[in-house]
Amino acid sequence: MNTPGRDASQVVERLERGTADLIPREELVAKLERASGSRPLRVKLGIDPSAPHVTLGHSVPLRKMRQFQDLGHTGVLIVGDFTRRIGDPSGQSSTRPLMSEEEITRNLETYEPQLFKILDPERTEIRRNSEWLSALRLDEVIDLAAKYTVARMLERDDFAKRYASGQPISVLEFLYPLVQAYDSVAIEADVELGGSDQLFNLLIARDIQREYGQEPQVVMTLPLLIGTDGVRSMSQTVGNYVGVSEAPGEMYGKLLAIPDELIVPYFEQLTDADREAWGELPPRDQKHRLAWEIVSMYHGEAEADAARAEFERIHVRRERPSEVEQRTIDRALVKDDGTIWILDLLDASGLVSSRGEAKRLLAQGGVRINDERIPSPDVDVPFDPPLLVQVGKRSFVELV
RNA sequence: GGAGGGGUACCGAAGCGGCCAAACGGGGCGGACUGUAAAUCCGUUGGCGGACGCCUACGGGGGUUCGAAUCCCUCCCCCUCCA
Repeated sequence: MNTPGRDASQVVERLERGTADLIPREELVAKLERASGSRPLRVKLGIDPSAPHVTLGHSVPLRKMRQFQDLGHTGVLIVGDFTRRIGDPSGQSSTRPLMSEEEITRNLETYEPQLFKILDPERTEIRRNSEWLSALRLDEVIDLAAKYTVARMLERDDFAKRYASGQPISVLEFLYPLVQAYDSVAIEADVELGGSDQLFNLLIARDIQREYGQEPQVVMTLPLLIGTDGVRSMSQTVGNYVGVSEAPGEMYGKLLAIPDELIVPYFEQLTDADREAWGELPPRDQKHRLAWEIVSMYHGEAEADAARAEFERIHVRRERPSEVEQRTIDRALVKDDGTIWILDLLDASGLVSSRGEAKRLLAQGGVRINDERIPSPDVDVPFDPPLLVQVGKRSFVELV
């Protein structure tokens, strides 16, 4: 523990950076002081195993967790495998599909390497909440339910509004925050991280911990990251996301396409880059800088340089990519006169999902063979391999 | 337990006997433009057949009809109100 007592408030200042809420700040100072030299703090973060990617949105609390780890504290990731089975009350998306244990395990396997791009494996515990939740008996559940009141539940904005307007609120929805709070009890959390939308739930855990005779956790929330569309928060179901394990080129491209207003929040929430260094640049250059910075965090500087060069090549100079996938064409499609019908050719390229789509693309001028635009479906192309097939601006295949 | 509303393409939502492969919006895709894969504008958006055509499609099944997303029967599922 390299946190000498007198420095604790400075440490908090650093930890506080980029947070939405820190409640209560003094308790964090006290906990850090107490932790120094003895027991590391247990910092909790719930993760949802429902989608396969760890996104830049997730990276915000994960990076915060890493900051704690670098101070010697323990990150405890809670996989909501049990809670996943009872559904999520938080607002509109009332029905989320149930997931089997196997699916969760599978997602978790793909998750881990991604998580450890950010976290320190030495100081990370990954726990499934079914571990303690599936063991609870009904009397214990009732006991838990007895520790909170309906009036307090209704303090939550979402509940209050729905109650007032006669919208249904299921009892399950009241149970959910309690169960989540119980996770904090089970792992003896000192600090819990979460998105700012989780504030209410995280606060309930404080009361519940107190009821179970534990010192309440400090609640630290982080602003939700806006997705690449610039409108909604980043989510895999919406599709406005960038995954931390995406290919460098993909990542670079997606980041360069974000609306300009997102440049500053992305810099602040996703990178450690120094403000001074980029503040004066024109937006285009800032964005390149941002994209480079993030790609290099997850793939290294060499890959980031390469991604940048490739981007310039394809999108700025409109050249073909340096690596084009090759496909072997079925010789039977080549006719006696040595030509191939364009529809057969597109079919074989794998760039279209149906012949109907191929025809549409042709009609719209979206198809090029060896850089030459093909204007209609009534074209036979001399089969003289390799043929470079291009659909739209950025899909290429080389047929051999 | 009672009363009522509804299930339509990737999503939301019209249509309520032929003109419906199904309006409109979103999303997707293509084109133009651009520092950008942003914004904007234009186009397009079931499958198969190289054309006239065929097949699949409006919760499931059955029926009426020359003809059904549209009418009838039945089953399943959602929602609201009253108790």
